[in-house]
Amino acid sequence: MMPPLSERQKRILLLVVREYIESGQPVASQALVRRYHLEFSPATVRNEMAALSEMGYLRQPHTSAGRVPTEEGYRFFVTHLMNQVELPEELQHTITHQFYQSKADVDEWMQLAATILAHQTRAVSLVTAPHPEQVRFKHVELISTQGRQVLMVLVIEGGEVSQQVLALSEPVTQERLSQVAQRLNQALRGLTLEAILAQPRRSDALEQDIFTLIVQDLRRIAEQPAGEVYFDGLTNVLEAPEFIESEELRHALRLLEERTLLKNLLARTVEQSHIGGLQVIIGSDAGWEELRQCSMVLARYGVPGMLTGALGVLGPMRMSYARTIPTVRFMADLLSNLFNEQFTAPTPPSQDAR
Amino acid sequence: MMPPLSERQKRILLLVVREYIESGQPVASQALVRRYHLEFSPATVRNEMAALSEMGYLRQPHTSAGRVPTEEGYRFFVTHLMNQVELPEELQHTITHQFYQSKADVDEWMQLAATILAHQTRAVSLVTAPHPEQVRFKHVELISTQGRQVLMVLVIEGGEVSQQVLALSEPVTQERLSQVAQRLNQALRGLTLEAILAQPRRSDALEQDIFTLIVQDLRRIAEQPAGEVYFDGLTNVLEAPEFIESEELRHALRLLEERTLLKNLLARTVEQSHIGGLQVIIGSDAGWEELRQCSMVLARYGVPGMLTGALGVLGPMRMSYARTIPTVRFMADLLSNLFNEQFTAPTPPSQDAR
DNA sequence: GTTTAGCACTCACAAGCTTAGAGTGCTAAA
DNA sequence: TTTAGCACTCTAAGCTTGTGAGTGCTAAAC
Repeated sequence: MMPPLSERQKRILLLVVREYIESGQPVASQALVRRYHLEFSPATVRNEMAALSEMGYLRQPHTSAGRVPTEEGYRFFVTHLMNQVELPEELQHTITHQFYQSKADVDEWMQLAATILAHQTRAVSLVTAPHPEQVRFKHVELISTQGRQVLMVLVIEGGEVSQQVLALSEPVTQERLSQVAQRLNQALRGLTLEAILAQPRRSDALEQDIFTLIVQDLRRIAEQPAGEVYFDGLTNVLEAPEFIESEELRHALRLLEERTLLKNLLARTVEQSHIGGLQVIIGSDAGWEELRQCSMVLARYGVPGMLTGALGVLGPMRMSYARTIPTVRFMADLLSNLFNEQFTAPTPPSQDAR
Repeated sequence: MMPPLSERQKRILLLVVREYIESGQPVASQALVRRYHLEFSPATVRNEMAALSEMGYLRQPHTSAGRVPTEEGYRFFVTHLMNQVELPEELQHTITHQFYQSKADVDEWMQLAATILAHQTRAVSLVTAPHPEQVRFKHVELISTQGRQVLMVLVIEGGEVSQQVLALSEPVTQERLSQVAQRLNQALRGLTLEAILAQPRRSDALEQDIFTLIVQDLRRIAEQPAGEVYFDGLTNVLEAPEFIESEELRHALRLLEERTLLKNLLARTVEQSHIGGLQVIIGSDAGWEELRQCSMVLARYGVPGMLTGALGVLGPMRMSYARTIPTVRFMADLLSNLFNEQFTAPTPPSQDAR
């Protein structure tokens, strides 16, 4: 439907998008020529700009103002115009270092990833904890706390831990609880939820009770679209003068409160892209009304077949894709590697129990 | 230093604060008289207002504008003028119900408390998970995950759980891990950090390694001023037109990112007030520069001698204290009761293992 | 002595007007 | 096909003015 862009048009579009991302002001033909020492005149630029507007890549806030990219303009920029660079080596090292220095704690990794992502991109970062692709029972522990209160710690393959306090109908000794836990551990270890459902009823009443609770909990975990969501960098976005103008960004931030919505959004990313793949959502691209005027850069990370999570950045449409995209990509790779090492590499030679 | 306020002055101050909290506009003498059918004239009100301004309870944004409460004005209002009401019974029931309906999961309780608090007060809510007053070892569990990777789950008295992934220097079987865990459990159960430090060195190398890690982890927990911080209601405050004006609120929100700062702030509340006690911080009351133009209503909850946490609300100085204070108080009591039941009541008759 | 009516005065705010300047679209010439 | 030139458009900032809300003060009333 669209005539292909000439090289010069591409070049101008590129410059307009870059310039606008940097300044936030509508871009004028003269300014472009002067700033980039173009070998043709403002008038020519204007003609090309008019053509680009015609094609829907640029628009004018009002007659006699400079040009601003449309959603389409940004998309074209991201997919065809931007030169994809890697994060500077030094920065890569610094970031990697921080992860290997922190203790091998998933929670801490997630927090760190969110913080770094937010800081590097100056936008709101989002990271979901990795979620197993299929829930498998690993271990259960029952700890009597007080009277009839029992703490149940349920571990699933992949390392996710769920804890829950139960109130039994009558007090039970720790020995008895340990016994029950041991029997269940032997019977269920490594089984998927389906396999567990196929198990026979327990003869022991307490064991059966716990069994039921385990099933409930596993089901709950399996149904969740993603793990815990971490985010950071709210202030980045609150500080932007942009924020005041754009009513919209505020709407988008509401997503952060609605954890369920957020999880769904991120879960979709997981579905739609492969590990290492990157997804750029510009504006209300995909039916998320909340995202008008905003963009997200998302990536999936994890260990294929084992567990996956998503991470990314939410910011104004006018964000620096050139900085954001490599950062998100690098971070996804980094986390993928970390989890790979943790769960599949048999004996990495570097680390130690400190 | 200050002459005591006459009854009429108190009355006028009360009305000005109420009115301003409601409208956000400077309060005029005429408007007061008309709206509350005062039995004296605007001129009289003006005289009294002038006196109150003199004393530092009110101020004028500019000559010939109505009056606005100063920080002192709010403080006087909160401590002497406000009639302390309880939350409506019905609301109390509704809220209580929600808690008893959710499963007895600390994480879920905290989340719920934050959500309800934010919703009821239309401000940003803050809740810290309860933190033990003294750290006592309860239980350790070692679960082999993959190769040399071991998941350590550490439970301390009071129910807090800390999990951590360790990389051992060589692979170890699950049986061996269970053995070690069992020995440590027997030796350390119920001991405080000090008592554990007085323990002799383990002869078994692996056991000693784990022992060291446990000590490290306990120390980390003991040093933390408070448990995990939950919050909710960001959008409440983003939506207020107030927010745009007040640069300050934005600053205050930065606290939410700086979890450490936030924890300290909340920890101070824990120190300074007894359980059930309430603390109202108005403006830069207490040296927290970030809180200019903001107020916090905080309360401590918990089980005396066992564990405590803090919870409360952060909002613009011009918040509805009459609504906020009872809500925070009620919520603190509710959580206190919940944890009391969970950890001390031997056999509450109501609940069941479902 | 206290209260209040009356009035002059102050100030913010909105509306209307003007000007400056940035930037365009178009046309005609190169 | 490119570009110089020019008329035209639109915004933003500054200025003036009018309006109304609200005060402080004074002198009279209670």
